[in-house]
Amino acid sequence: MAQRRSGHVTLLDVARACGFSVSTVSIVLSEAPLSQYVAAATREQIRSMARQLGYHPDAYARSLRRRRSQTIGVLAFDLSDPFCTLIARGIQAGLQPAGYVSLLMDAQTQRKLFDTFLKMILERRAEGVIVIASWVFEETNLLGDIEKNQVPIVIVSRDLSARGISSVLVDNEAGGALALRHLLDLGHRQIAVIRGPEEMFDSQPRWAGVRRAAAEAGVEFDPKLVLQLPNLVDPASGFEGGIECARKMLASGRPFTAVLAFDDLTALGVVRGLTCAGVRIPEDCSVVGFDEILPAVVATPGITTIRQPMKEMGLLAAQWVLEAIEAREQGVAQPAKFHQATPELVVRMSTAPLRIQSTNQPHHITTERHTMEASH
Amino acid sequence: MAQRRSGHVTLLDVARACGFSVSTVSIVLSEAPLSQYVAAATREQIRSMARQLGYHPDAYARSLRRRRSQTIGVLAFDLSDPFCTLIARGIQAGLQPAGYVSLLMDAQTQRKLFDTFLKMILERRAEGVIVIASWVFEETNLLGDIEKNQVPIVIVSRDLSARGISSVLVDNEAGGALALRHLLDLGHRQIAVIRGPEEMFDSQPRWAGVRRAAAEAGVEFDPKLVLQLPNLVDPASGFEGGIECARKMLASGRPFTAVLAFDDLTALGVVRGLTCAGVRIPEDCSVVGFDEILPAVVATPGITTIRQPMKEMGLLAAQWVLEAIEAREQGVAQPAKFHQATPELVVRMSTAPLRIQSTNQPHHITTERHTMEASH
DNA sequence: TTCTAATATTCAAACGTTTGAATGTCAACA
DNA sequence: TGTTGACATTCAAACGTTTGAATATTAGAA
Repeated sequence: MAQRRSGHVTLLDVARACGFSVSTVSIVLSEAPLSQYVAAATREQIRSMARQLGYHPDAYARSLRRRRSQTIGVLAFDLSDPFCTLIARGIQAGLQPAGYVSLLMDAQTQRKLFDTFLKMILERRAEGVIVIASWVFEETNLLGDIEKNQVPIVIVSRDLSARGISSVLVDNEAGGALALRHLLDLGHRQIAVIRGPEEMFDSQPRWAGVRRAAAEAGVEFDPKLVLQLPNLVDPASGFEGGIECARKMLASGRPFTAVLAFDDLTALGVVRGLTCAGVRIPEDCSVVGFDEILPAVVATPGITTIRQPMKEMGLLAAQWVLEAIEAREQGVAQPAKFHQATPELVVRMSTAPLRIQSTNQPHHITTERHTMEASH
Repeated sequence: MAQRRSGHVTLLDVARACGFSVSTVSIVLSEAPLSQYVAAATREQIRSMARQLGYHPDAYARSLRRRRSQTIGVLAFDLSDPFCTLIARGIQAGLQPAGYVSLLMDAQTQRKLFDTFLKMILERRAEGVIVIASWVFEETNLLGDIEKNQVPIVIVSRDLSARGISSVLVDNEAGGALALRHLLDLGHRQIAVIRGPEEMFDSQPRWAGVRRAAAEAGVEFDPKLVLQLPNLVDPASGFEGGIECARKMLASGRPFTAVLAFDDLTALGVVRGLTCAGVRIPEDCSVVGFDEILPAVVATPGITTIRQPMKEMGLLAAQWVLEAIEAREQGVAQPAKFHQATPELVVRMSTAPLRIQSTNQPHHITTERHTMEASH
């Protein structure tokens, strides 16, 4: 019943309370191999006393001594991006069974925060790091810092395997092809495409997939209808970009019956832009997105999209990090891994078979009631 | 150049490298008060050597010794709920300047995970805990466990101040009134209301606000048009609930020109349900939501909603926790605090002034093409 | 010259664990 | 009777840091 200055119950408290040494108590409570030699009665007594006093092992002391923190730093580029959240969830699910905790940090697309958090992660002696690079991720020496500290690292949604960093991401090329083929199957031939920002990693392979599928079908794009999102910092700005692209597409005067948007937010922007101009989705124009984030699911019409298996990707990243830690423990050299998850087409109501009548005449802006809403 | 088995550089390494004792190095590098007595030249030498070797203080050893973890456990009920994310972000912003880190955990609406994480948070000696109770939060002894360990706790989005726990949440009553008044101002009188699930804390005050505003305007609700969402575990199920409610409202045969939905996802469900039945939003029926989550912003039409200042709420929660820690440190008793943030009406395109023609005849289901999409 | 005080640095003990080695005890075997 | 080994428990050192107390050096004051 000693008055403890700290509010926490320690091994010493338990030891004193039941008359054994700290060692014995530790051995029992941490279920060390040695505990098989501890008398069953003693074991029980110690356990019950620990429970009674509300003992919780101090993770700090334990980590210090064991030289293992049981922590994986997870650095999300922007947690408000639904995309990140789901991956983070997969990671947590993968770490959980191994008794690891994820130190989840939200860099809020700010470079400075990213650095700060990286430092924190190192100071907290994270045994591994997972980076979720949802949006633009500038090539810097950031990862060099981690590598210097010999901490295993896995990056999600970006291919850095060439730089020796394990990478897991969706097969963007296949996804792009999948999206276009869906539109072709519906009979569309006059298809507008919105490519991703130049700086963004996914943009190029996704576009390559789209072109491949087009080539295979012998379809060509009207260059005036191939647009590109500008480089932007805010992931939510894909929506604004989509609205802007819709405006440009209509202004070009070229006929189109379908839009293949870079991602779901862009697609939602396109829907907004076209709808406000009097174009009906999907009757007059089909729209397809990419990612399958919540907003695409609950919008009306629901957005046809290419699903990324985000949770699975997070899970895999977690497993890889744990494996890498294990390997390093064993002194085994581990080569960088690489996996592309298979994307999946999810058909909703924003795409429909081509109807002859709408192909002939180009859309024109009916009402300019393009009230740009305060979108925050 | 001693070969260290651990990959990390310690104070001892720095000390040896520049010929001073560990103490001096520690004093300099941690900028302890004593460092004013250390010669300027020595200081500089130590600092540069630390930098050169890539020294990072070990947060575990430091916490162990200082008996402060500089960590706040943040327990989110469901991180995939956009609502949670923004609050978490506010919390992080509030903790950052004080040098605290948030140990962010996603309970994924699972009771068992909640318990596990709570244990982890205690083991990691979090100095405070913030709970984000976005969805159903069963009354249990969970918080009792925390209280027993004398860890300051703040709860967001739930009023537990009566139980002595500091609470910050939006003024649901005012928000409900705000929403209804908006519809009344637009001329609507035949208004359907979807109340929140019984188990959910926000439901009651929000409904109270709606009734108050109705009473003040002398308007009465058609009891057949006052529906209620069922108790559900999945926060995303508000969407399904909204669709179902729309169906019921139409089936009732009662005329209505506006729907006041419990939250944004419900509103989006209503939009889906009504649209699929041929009712146009907002021409034939206005819809208003609550929360202002991303899907409501990027849907078309954008959903008129009641905005919760989520980031600010998170920020406040962070400040309170830090204050409580400080107070406990000083031995000062701190009473539980309570704050209701002011909600704000954000008008988008899902609401419009009443038009006479649509009031007279009740809506009827035109096509039963209520294709329920696989909504993941 | 001796005392005081400021400056500059180090000692050594903690913080709460874990764990290799040590210390017992007891029964069975040679 | 000693030796072995299984069983049961404890010692003591370490993990990397912080910090009150101690020590050593110098300069200025009495």
